[in-house]
Amino acid sequence: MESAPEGAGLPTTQSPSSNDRREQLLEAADRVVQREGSAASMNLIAAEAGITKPILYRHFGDKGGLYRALADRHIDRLLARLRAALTTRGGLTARTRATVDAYLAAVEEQPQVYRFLMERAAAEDVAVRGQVLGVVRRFGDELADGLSAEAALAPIGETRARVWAQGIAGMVQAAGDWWLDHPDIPRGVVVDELIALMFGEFGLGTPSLGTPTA
Amino acid sequence: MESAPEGAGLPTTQSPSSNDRREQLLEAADRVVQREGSAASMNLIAAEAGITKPILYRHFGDKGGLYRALADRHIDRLLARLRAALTTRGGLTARTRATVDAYLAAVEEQPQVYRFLMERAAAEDVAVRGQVLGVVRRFGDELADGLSAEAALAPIGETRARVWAQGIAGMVQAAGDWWLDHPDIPRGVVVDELIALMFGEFGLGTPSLGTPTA
DNA sequence: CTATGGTGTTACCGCTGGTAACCTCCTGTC
DNA sequence: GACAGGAGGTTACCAGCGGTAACACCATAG
Repeated sequence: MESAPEGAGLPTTQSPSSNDRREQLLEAADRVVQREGSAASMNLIAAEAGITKPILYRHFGDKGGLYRALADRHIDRLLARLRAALTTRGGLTARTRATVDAYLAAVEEQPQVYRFLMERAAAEDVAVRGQVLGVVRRFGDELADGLSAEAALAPIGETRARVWAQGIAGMVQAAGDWWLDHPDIPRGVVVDELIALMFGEFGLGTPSLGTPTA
Repeated sequence: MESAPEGAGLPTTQSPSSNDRREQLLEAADRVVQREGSAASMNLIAAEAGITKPILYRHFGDKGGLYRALADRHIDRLLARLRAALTTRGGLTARTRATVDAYLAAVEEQPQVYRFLMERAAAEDVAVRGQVLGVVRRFGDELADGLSAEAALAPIGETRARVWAQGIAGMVQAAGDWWLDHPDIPRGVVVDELIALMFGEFGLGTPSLGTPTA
């Protein structure tokens, strides 16, 4: 517990050159992940950066730390895109569509990175798993909030919001995952089908469920 | 490529005692996974079975083979339970509810095993990932089929069925995943919320989407 | 008595994540 | 100018992993 004095999340104001080197190392790591996929190892990343292992460990503590920092970069960017899409002008459906599309677009652009984060990194480091799932969950959260505000529903319960957010996030994520193996299908089609699934077209005519207590 | 003469899936009619030993080894592996979680290694499994590594390798080829065999066992059982739930008497909603409940019940009973299959094994061996996702996808498939048959919809397109199945599967899986970290919530609540999400209550009053071409 | 085949072992390989010790050069201070 | 000191970097190592080769120990079959 005495190691890792500065976590990957806190933007500790350190010597500027150190932060620069950190960025360089992360970019090298990104290159390796993009090239080698799941076979990215600390040795390979160090070699790509033109240095040796111990430096990596000095900067990131351990492998999980590097993965976490790596995930942070991509997740920050992804979150920015999702937020931009979610605050588009338009109805709830249009905004949802834009957001789902933004997510799938990100997957499409960097499938290797996406796979790495989703499979390797998430399996290796619990925090990364939380981060990766968190981004999609947050998206689901905002979506559920928007729903309760716009769809003239009673404010949805806490548990319901959480479960729905997680469910929606998983839905989009799984569809994106599957889509990776079916690159012949255009992105727009997948988006359309997901939107159709979410907005009514699935259970149409079967509202035979007593609303649970809350 | 010259090794692994018999895959984990084909029930090769070998010497019967060999199959028995195989079952013994798998049970030992299960015990280790349940006890050690992600830290289960070939050495540990061999030790638990009272033997040494090479025997494991003679039986399963490599680590992926063992994982695959392990996944097969659990997935077969899970699939049986899901099928039973899906063929319950009752309307589509009730059957869907039973199936989701069966899935979450399985997760609840053996969270360690579930986590292992979902994270470790799926990340390590591509085939396992396909298997694990496959089980939930198959469930989504049957559900989508049932939908198109019962809900008086036009027979849904191939792509739509695939995307929906994957999406529904991911939804339930993600919710179950999240639920693992919130054991305070009763299973029934999660099931109810998921059913509510699937059947109409989400997009109520926002059918403002032109049905894509198909 | 010998061949064969399954069950089991010990001992090794290359590689991984991770660490300790050392070296070097640049900076600031008396 | 001399000297501490602290980055930045290296080599050399560790335990453990997945995986394999080689050998030993019975059996049963001819």
